[in-house]
Amino acid sequence: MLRSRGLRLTAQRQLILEAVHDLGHATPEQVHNAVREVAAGVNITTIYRTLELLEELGLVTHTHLSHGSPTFHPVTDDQHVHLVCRSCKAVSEMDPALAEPLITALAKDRGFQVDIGHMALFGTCERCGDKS
Amino acid sequence: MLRSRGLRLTAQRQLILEAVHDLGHATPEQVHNAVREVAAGVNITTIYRTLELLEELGLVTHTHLSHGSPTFHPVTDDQHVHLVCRSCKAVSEMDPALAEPLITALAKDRGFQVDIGHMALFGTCERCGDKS
DNA sequence: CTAGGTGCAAATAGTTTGCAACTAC
DNA sequence: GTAGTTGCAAACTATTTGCACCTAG
Repeated sequence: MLRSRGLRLTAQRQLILEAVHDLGHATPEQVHNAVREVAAGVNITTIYRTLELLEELGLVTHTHLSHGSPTFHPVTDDQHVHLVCRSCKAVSEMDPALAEPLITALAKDRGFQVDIGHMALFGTCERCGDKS
Repeated sequence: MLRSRGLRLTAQRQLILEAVHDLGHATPEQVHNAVREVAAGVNITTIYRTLELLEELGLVTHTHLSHGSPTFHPVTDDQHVHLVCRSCKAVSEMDPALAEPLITALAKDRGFQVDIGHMALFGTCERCGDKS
């Protein structure tokens, strides 16, 4: 798959892709930590470069979940929309089917194609909502 | 309004709030530039501190629109959802009413209260979609 | 007068880039 | 062998913090 592009399959790339899959969604730094547990010497720079590459290949995507760093997640499994609680920072996922009507309406009315993989909703989760 | 909190009304604060209203949505840096046109000496630090303050007071909010810096916009006018084209970077707005069903469903099914002001959808706008 | 604000400089955090050493193919 | 990769250090950009000076009330 990499080879078909004239690119090389290296240990680092495998580890990083694996880490993204294991973590589900993670910042570059979290990926770095995960990878380091297996191969200590891997540099953060490589994480960035590889994530960018994997994204180009369509193997992962990223979303911006409030706090600075972007969050990467594998593309393979079904699309999912992130729900981020701004109080407890928990990230959960929802079925994109719920957003279907909205997405269809936007495409029809304005010709805007929503990228579901990058979609994130901020708000307050049940637990935090109860407290307040 | 500020005074009721024991805070002071300064020229900088007025200018910054005004800039956010004028710009509609802008990054801290854009606000800085706008403010500087009127009062050259204002420091970027003050922009950050004031935006944070204004957010606490509920006068502005911010959203994360892909690229690093957050985007601030006034809270006063009706809520609006941002549509960000990942190709041409254009930011437009949509009527939050379109998202109502989704929001209601989430509240009912999972108790998740979506913060509409922070909502942003990424994708491809009509113009860029045509080209590809 | 004095608590709250501001500017400045330095510290941090996150990300990118140049380059020499390294290795998959 | 060689082009693609990586690690390291340095450069950047975005944001935060400490502190002395300043000013609205």
